[in-house]
Order: sequence, then C-alpha cells, then structure tokens
Amino acid sequence: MKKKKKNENSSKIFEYHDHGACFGDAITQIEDYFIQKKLQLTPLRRKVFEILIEDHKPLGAYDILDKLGEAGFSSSPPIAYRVLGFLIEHGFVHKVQGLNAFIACSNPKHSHFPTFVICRKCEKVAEVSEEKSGLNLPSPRITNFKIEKTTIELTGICSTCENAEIR
Amino acid sequence: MKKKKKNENSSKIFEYHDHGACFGDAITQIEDYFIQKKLQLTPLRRKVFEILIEDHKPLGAYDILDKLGEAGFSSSPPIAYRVLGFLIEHGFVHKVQGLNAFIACSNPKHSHFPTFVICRKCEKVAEVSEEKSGLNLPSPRITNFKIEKTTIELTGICSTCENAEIR
DNA sequence: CGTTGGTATGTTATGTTATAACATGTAATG
DNA sequence: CATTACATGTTATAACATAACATACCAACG
Repeated sequence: MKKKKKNENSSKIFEYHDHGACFGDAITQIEDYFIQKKLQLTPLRRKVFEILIEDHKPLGAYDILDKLGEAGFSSSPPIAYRVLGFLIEHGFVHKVQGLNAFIACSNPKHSHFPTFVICRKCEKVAEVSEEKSGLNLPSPRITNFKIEKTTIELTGICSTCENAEIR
Repeated sequence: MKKKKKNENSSKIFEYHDHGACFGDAITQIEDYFIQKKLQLTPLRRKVFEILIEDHKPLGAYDILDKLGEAGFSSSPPIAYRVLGFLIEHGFVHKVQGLNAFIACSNPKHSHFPTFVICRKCEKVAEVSEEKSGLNLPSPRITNFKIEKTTIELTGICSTCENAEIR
C-alpha cells in the first residue's frame, strides 16, 4: 500500500521537511561543489556549514562562534565572519538582514535571488523560490542599473502564530 | 516656447530631481499628516526628518546624532533611534538594511512596500515604486503567511559607475 | 632543498550599530 | 494639584562587525 507522505505536495511555506535527507544532500552538494571548483572544504568551513545546516534556522555570528568554541575551534569573531563570507560568496549561506543572522541555503542550485519569509513571532524563516513567493524579480537589468545581488525579505506572521494570537 | 524640463519623463532611476520642491513638499506632507493624526511634530522629530530630507541619501544613526548635536539637540544614541523608529512607523523614513542607514521616504503616499536600488560603487540609493522596478509584489498574503513589512533591496552598479570601471 | 607565493587560520584590538533601564520634563485632563 | 500620557534626557552596556598584523601550511619552482 502506498501512502502519500504528509505534506509532500503542500504549498505551505513553513511545512515539515525531511531534514535528515536535506542535511545529507546539502553536505554532498557542498563537497561536490568544492571539488569541482578546486576549493578547500577545510574542517572549519565544513563545521560552520554543518552548524548552520543542522539547525536550519538563522544563527547570529556569535552563536556560531560559541558552537565553534564548543567544538574546539578558535572562536574569535573574524573566524566566523571570514568563513561566513566565503560560504556566502559561493552561495551556500545567506545573510538574513532583518535578523543580523546567517542561514544555510536551502538549495544552492536555486536562484541566487532568494526570498526569505520571516515570522516575527515564532521567528521561523523560510527560503522560498521566486515562483513560490509569487514575487517576480525584474530582469537582471533595470533601467541604467545592473542588479548583482538582492535582499528580499517578507516579514509578518505565519498562520500558526496568527491563530494563536488573542484578539 | 515651451521647453520640456530635463529628464522630466525619464525612466532613469538615479536621475536629477528638483530637490527644492521635493523638500518643501515633504515638509508639508509630514506636517499635514501629523495634524491629521494628532501627533506631535516636535522640534526634535522635525529636525531629524529635515536632516534626512535635506541630504536625501541614507544616513547612519550616528551621522544623524552628530548633526543633532551640531544643532544643539541631545545626541545620545537612544534619541536618534527612538525618533527614527517613530518616523519609520509612520512611513516617513525607511531603513536601508544593506547599509545600516536611514533615508527619508521619497513619497509617503506611495506603497508601503518600497524597493531600494543601491549602487555599490557611488552608494547612491533610489527608492522606486513597484511598477518602476519591474518587481511585482505578491498579494499581501502568500500561503499561510500574512506579510506586514517587506525589505526589498537591489544592489549592483549604476550605468555611470559601470562605464567608469576599467575592465 | 630552500625560497617564494598563495591560501587559510589565529589573535588582538577596536570600530560600529543598537538597546535596556531608568530619570526628568511637560502638557492635557479630570 | 494629582494623574496620566507622551516625549526627551542620560548612563551604561549589548550586539554586531572589521582592521591589522601574526602564524602556519603547502605546493610549485629554480
């Protein structure tokens, strides 16, 4: 008997997902990418990425530093910022500006113009593709301007939190 | 002979505009709004708004504090952050997240979902309406989520700076 | 093999941005 | 004039980020 997996085709944004698989995939992806690009996936870089992908939620640089410290790495600020900068450059991490925090990319193969949906109450963050968000990016060049990077963050309240609000 | 004003109908983003008029309009608009909403446009609030509208470019909180100091106001951080927060709430100021800076709203009557276009080289910032940016906001509610606020910032290089780059 | 150059990490110090907590002032209301 | 609401003032500190310089490692080259 074939039973459909819960939420499998849901269009909900904050839905459950198989994080075990996600984690493994992500590690494999970053490994492949680093080999292909002849970059060094050093223990430090790997650890930072693992910290982010494990939690799969935005972490502040100093949270990451604490975890690095616990794991026996150096934990002075430049360590985290450098590695994060590197991982961001290569599309494996994004910065969530509204939270001064960093999050592992849900899918590095996706668009480099991610949209983040942030619940101000539970602070859950979802990275959604452009199509899913209903938001259409302009062509990469708007009049007299070449877009290189976008920050698109939608803050509000998710239905779970909204229903819980006493009004 | 009627001569068309320079750039009047240009679709360029970083174009010249009549800032004298803009300034006057902005002050009038904020005055009207405050009267209508029975809010106090105190000397401090007015000054902060004037500082921002005069420069008409993003200023850091501490830049604003300096200018407040020069003008004889208190210049401890909470002063600026409080007033900025208040002006933001009422739509007269926006925060440009990518620059940790604040900018007067180009037109408070416009959408509350502004898009900022930021040149990484000359650091000019333009606030554009949704239509103009070519960016279409999703309906205010995407699946299971109520959007209350958006941060949309497009960073790149304006044509002037691009042409000036030696490649 | 020893030097050189590139890359990564370590360390110290400091710069920048933002807020908490509490005190004071002021003006309208009952 | 006591109460309340709102605005501002002040001190201290928290949170976020980078500059500048030191060390380590390794691979390529003469």
